[in-house]
Amino acid sequence: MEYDNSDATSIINYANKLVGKTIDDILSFQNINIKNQGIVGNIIEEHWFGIKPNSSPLPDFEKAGIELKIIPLIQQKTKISVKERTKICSINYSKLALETWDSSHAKEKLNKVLFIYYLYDKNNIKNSLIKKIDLWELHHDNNEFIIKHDWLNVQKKVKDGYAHELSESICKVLAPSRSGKGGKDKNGKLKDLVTQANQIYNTDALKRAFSLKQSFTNQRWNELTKKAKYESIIDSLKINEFGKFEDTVLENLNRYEGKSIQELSDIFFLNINNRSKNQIATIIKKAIGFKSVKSNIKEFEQLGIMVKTINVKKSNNYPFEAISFQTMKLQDFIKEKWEESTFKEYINKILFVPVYAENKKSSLNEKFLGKSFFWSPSTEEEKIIKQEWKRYKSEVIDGKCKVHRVKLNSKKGFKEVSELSKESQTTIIHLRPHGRDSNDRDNDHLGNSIVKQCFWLNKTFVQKLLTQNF
DNA sequence: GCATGATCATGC
DNA sequence: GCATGATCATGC
Repeated sequence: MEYDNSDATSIINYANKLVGKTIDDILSFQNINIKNQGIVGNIIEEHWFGIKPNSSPLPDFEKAGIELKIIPLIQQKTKISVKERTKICSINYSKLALETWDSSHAKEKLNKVLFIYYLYDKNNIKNSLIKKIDLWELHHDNNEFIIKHDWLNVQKKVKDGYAHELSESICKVLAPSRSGKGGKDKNGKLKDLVTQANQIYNTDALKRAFSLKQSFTNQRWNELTKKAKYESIIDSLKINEFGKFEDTVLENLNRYEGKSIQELSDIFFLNINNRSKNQIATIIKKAIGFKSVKSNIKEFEQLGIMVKTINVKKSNNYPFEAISFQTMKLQDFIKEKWEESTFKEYINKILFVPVYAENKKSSLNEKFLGKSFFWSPSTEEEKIIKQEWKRYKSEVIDGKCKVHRVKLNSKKGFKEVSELSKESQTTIIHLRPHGRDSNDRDNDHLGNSIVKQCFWLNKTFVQKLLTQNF
């Protein structure tokens, strides 16, 4: 063996030699057929580290207590991101019910993890390139209490007989994701059902595995590649108890409720001008005690929390504008399933920060910080959003992105109108242009050209949220 | 005064 | 040069 499997340093040194290698390099160009991406992990384990495939509950490097996890990355428009959640271990409902966190299978796997990040090449898996090695330790991480809470949360459901109601959304970092092949048998019954630990409700539950959420490993990846500097809210506000996180953030932010943006600019010695679009982001970082307003907020990225400022008309609580998200590629959108969709991720959790003014163009003296709040879609809201998302998906598939020109008394002389549903025809979300200008375009699968599109939250819906939050 | 398509401008 | 947050501007 070319490394000492009982010694962490030796393992890491040997792992570091992988950086810059492709899968082909590792296989020394042996003609091994690779059908799917899942096999990349096996190849690295077997052909580099000499670990035979196994389903042992013990860490991969047993003597050193280190677990090996191979994480695929994908190239996005302007950055490289983690592609998917990282499976940690299968859940055995009966065993889980009897464990404690400290003795748990999940914690045993998470204590020390050697993460290997590689850039997944979907055209030729063998060209996939190893980018980075990272030894991560649970007890060095300041948010072990969040992971522990996730685990306890899942365990409680299982003990109480509610394993059939588990979902990823009840957890922050370590989540019970569906595992198994999926699908239904010929009687229409789900295939991946297993017996619960507590059978008082007489229902089977879906097979699940503990996984680290994509946002969590993605933040780690970003930090490792030094693309961004991070500060932690848990550190800056000294949070050490789960459930206090959101409250503490809001407490600190809402101390400044009612102050004008100008006042806040003075209080925090900022030089805000009315056009800068990061004014609220800057104020938030000051309010939560960050050293630098340039730092990214670690937990917001880990937990998939998005911050959205809403400029609102004071007299009627009506937002001046709808809220936009990132633009999409139509051809990717129509291939997505709601459960794994990009948009579902965007609205996972949002911190809304209202700014009240009487006019859009009010000066900084006449714009006031409102009461901030966190929002995640309720079951009912998610149902509607899913419906509307699917409706737009069908519309795009049906070719409703085809545009026609309508005469207009503007410089250009016309505007382009598609057949997609309008904001007034939906309840929560709508699809609308969001390009740099009319040359910033996208093509659908039928070859129709249209200005880049993105989802927006409807104004009336945001108004409802604001009113509820009063 | 609102809805919706169009575009600006900062920041990286 | 581009993504993104923010906002404009026409027409009803």
